[in-house]
Amino acid sequence: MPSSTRRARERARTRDRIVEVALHVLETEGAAALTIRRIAAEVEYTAPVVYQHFANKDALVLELIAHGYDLMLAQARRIADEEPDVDRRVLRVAREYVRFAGEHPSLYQAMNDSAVDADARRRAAQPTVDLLLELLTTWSDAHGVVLADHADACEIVWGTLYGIASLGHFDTIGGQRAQRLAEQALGAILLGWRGQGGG
Amino acid sequence: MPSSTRRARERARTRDRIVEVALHVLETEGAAALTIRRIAAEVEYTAPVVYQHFANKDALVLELIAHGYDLMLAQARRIADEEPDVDRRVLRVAREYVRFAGEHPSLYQAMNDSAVDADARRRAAQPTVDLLLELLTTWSDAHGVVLADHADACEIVWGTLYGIASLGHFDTIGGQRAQRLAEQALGAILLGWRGQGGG
DNA sequence: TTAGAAGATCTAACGTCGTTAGAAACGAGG
DNA sequence: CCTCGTTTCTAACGACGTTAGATCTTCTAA
Repeated sequence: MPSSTRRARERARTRDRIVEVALHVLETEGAAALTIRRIAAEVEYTAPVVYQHFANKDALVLELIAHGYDLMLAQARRIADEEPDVDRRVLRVAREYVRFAGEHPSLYQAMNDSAVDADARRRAAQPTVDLLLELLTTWSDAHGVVLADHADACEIVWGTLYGIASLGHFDTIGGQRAQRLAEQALGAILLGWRGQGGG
Repeated sequence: MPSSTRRARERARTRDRIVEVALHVLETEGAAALTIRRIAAEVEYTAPVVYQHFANKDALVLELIAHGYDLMLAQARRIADEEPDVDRRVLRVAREYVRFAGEHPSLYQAMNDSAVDADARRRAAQPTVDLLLELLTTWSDAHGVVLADHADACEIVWGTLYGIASLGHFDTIGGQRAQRLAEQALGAILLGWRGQGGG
């Protein structure tokens, strides 16, 4: 068994630890604490080793973002799978989105930080957006609602959730209220789409 | 005439020029280019002068944010005043919000940058939020719609606009489409609120 | 008219950041 | 044992926000 495979294994292990530690620092101390030197110290290396695994800080942050969407997507799927009612399914997934934003504020903010390349962010979000599109399609089918454009409808809901979830970070609003608001907003939108021919 | 008043005038003038130049750099070259040294160079001073007028960079950025909301509020009022129809008034103001976000992308992103103190940002936004609340109140009165909670409704619309406007910064969506989406979203929400007793 | 106070501005530096070059240490193979 | 490739470290670069202290200007008052 060539020792090069063990080398590769160790390399991968270190890479994983970097991501793990970076996520931990981000979530517990916020974006300002997430520095290369801090991450290196946390995995008991010096700063330059990080660059052996990531081209630059942005690449590392993008990995955290991807991880964030993986988490969010998993939770959303869990909710979607356990709720049989089509309407409540959408509402509960919406609420879950906002709950996630409240439970992982710094990670969520990183996932939507305009300093990070927009296209890369969107790519990371795409699978979750796709799930939403799926939910909306089955919803409109179930009610015989003909949406003018499914993609438009999906973007509207995605944007709405994002905006309302962001409100939760204000002290005057808070995560709980944001969850309620998201549910109300989606309730109103879906009702509106049923009310007419979804335009 | 004491010369101290001229001193004060010159001081104020320099302060204004700093804000002016900072805004220009932000809008034309983005947040990454907005550094204290850059601003100082632009007004033909050295960096420390800036600190004679602003406690720190955040304070300066907050002033830019406040200016941004002033602009946005003025435009929104203009639209609101010239549109007699209650429904179209809300929709057009919504579209204007998103248009503003598309016309001043970097400024708009600064206005919602989570790195800036959330409460201060909210305070800067408050007058614009108040206008929105006003619009929604006259809208619900005009249609005899009893909203469960006007403040909730306002936050929902505010959050929705913010989220959909942010979508416009993705290449795959763009400002034009975001404007349409915002109008559609608000159309659906308002229709939903009319459809039932606004809960 | 000039001494000194008050204010404006500059130079120089500190500590931190992301990032890179090059030296040193380490491991495996001949 | 010695060499080679890899891993890791030290040291540094340039840029950032920010501050201390010196210098230079301008006004006031004797």
